[in-house]
Amino acid sequence: MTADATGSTPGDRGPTGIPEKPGLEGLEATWSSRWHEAGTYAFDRSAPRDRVFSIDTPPPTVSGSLHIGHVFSYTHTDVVARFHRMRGRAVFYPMGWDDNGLPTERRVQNYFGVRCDPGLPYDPDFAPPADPPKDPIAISRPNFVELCRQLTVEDEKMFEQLWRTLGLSVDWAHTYATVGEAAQRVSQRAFLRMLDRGDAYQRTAPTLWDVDLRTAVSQAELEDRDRPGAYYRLAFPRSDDSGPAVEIETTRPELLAACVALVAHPDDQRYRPLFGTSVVTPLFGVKVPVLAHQLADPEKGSGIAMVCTFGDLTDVVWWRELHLPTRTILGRDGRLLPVTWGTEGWESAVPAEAGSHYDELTGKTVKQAHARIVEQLTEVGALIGEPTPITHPVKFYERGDRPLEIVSSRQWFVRTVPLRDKLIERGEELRWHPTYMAHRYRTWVEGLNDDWNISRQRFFGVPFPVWYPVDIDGEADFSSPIAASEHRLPIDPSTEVPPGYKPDQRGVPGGFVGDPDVMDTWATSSLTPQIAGRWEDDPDLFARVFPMDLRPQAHDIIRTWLFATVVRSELEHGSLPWSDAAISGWVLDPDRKKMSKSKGNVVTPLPLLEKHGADAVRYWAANGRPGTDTAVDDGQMKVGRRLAIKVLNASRFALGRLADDTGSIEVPGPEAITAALDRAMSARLAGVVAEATAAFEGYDYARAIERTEAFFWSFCDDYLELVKVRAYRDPGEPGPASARAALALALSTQLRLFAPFLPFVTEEVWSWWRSGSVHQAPWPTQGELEGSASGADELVLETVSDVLGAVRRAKTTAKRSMRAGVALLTVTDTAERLDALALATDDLRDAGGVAELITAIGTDAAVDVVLESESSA
RNA sequence: GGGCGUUUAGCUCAGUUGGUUAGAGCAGCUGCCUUACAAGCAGCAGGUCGUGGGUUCGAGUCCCUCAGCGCCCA
Repeated sequence: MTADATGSTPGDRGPTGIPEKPGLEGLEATWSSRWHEAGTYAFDRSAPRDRVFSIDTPPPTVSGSLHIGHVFSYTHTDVVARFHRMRGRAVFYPMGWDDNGLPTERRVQNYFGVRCDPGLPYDPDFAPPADPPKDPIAISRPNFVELCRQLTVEDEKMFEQLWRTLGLSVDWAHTYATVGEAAQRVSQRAFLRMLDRGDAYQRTAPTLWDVDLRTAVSQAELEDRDRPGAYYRLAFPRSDDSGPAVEIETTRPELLAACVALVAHPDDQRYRPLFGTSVVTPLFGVKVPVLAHQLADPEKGSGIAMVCTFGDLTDVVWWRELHLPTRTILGRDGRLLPVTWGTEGWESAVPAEAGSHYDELTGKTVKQAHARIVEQLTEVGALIGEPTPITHPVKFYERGDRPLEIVSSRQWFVRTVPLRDKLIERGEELRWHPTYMAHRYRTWVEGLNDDWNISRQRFFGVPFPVWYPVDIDGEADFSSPIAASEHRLPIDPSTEVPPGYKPDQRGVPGGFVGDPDVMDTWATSSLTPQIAGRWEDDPDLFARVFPMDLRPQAHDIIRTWLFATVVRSELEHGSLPWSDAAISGWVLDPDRKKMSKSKGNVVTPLPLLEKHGADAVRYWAANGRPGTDTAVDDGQMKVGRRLAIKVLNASRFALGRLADDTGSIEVPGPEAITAALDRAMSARLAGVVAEATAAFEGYDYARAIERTEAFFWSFCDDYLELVKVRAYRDPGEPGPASARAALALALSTQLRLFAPFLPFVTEEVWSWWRSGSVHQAPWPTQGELEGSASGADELVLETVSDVLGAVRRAKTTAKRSMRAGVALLTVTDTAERLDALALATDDLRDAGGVAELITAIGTDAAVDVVLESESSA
């Protein structure tokens, strides 16, 4: 009995447990529970940092539906994790659940028929009705958060079940949730430290605002959508009546009352004489200056634009750079606010007229106000000509339904703009797979134009751990926030009380008030390395896993998740959060279209896993190279399934050659591999090991499986056929001993090469003849094969396989069975190839049923096959 | 408008620093019940490598033009 490099010995389990008819059914359930019981994937936290491989797993949004895209990208990560585990690394592979934020809130609202009203008190007896009512029930924030937790726990169970079925080698002892207690503590601690250092600050500033969701939105969450609109040409009379009215074009006449200036390009000859003069707004009689700014586009409309507070992001730039006043007319609900004309800030030449026009707009939505003001402008003759219809890009919150507005509000920001150069450097330091994905990051960082707004006016999320004093007039003093002390974290300022105050002082003059907002989802999920590594809560663990080795994620969230994580790590640790980022592509539907709920072409993973088996689905996923979009392909999964079955059958076949009469397997060590054919096979396998290893080291797992698979099929088709007779002969003889030793070595090696991809079948086969788990066995090395491969002539296998192929072709052409005997085989080839062939003639005769073999040296290679007559076959 | 990627057999994709006749799987076709596997096996057929130019002894590969598709950013 001999041990190979795996450290396990054949036959430890006594008689082999090779089933008569091996199959894939039930392998997922059997092995996932055995791995769980045995702690196969438990992180060894005694390992020093340089032996650890740590993964910053993307926490899936659990309130979202299970999606084949999850299976795809998580398989990529798992395959890499398994490779490194077999290479001897202690793999830190946690799972997180992202139950933070809006998707969860929406799901809870729909599922239970409730809505959150933060003004209501907590009702400890509240239970949602069995059927969600048509009109949502208003409940308190704590009640709402309870329901969010209740629902996400259910969602998490479904995800965990999916991951176990898929065979992810996650250590479930390190699972976290982005609104869990530990995550809240980490988020709040990091916030307090940013506050201390001045990296976080609040300001009242123009803020992108979703009027339906009533929350601020960050730059990263924007998307442009093309919407129809129209240019309206409006006449602004000169204030001194010194010339003709100035005509501007705008798509948003409803913001006219918020107009604070007109701007044109400084070089625009048409308007140069007007700079420094002023005009009067139609309808409202407000005097506004005409100014110059290079962002005004002479080609657009009439070349002169009205600046409103605020119609779009350019307005914000003009307002800031030209030091313009603010006239706020839009409320957070997206309706026009009341205005008293003639008061400070609302000076008008004709206050009464302005008031009568504006009062008709008050309380209307933007859309309604738009329609009415166009009528008003027409009535007073300020609208010139017909509106020009256009299609233009409009900014939306990526999850929102109506265009974003810009309102002035108080928000917390993280300073990112001053970090820009440093962040670009970090992006260059990071190893990207594939490398071109670095462009996406760089483009984004270079385009940063504002600090990161992390305040969200939502309910389910991590609260800001601060309060504000309330002055004697009952106004909150936001300029002197009271920070919670770190040892109290996590805290909820809406229920807990700052030091030195009593609960009954909440919201009263001379008392305090908690910050009502929660943090942006990304403000929490940008700390996943710190959350998973238990930063400050478990310094020993954190030191072993951080900075992490790998961030796997999809390319659509480079500007959000990846970027934000780099920012937080830079601020907190002055380093990258990980050394490598592996960016996976999208999964497209079978017609190569992007999947989306609205198209109804989303593919759910469970039916596919049930139909093809986890190994087969993983096979499909693993063939998607990093960064490459991949279509759901039933055909590829069938191929994967066939491969998995083939692994079972070929293993059973090979092991059948190794077992003795009692069924136990005793095989000579690699030193018995002396036959030229066996050594040639071993040498080729050594090449495959080298290629697969190099590919894995470069995160090119797809290449690794492709090489392994190609070898495996030729191994089955040719090598197994060539040695199956010899391997049955007297095990005491050198030839059979060589074949048996080679079969054992090749099988062990190939099972380990396949193990990251096909964890279930490889483990199943491993269990037939080995102790321990294949997933803890060492990754194969060329060193293991060196003894049996060194000096081998690979031409032996190549030549014999070629000739065997010619024999098969002859049988097929003659429409004869593969069993048909060959009466005479004549091989003409070079001397070199014939010499190689001569070293494996017996195996060729056995495999091909060849009675007589003649060889001849010649320049034109040929194989002539004379089959035995059908009657004698 | 800027950037990135991509275009190879009917389909999905390999093709490494330029080097014999461009590969694989699926689908198709022709056969074979072969003592591991018929959910299998053997074999056959199928491509002017998106277009046009250039560099080179030699280009699927390097450079330029244009076009299609996809994504990111404005």
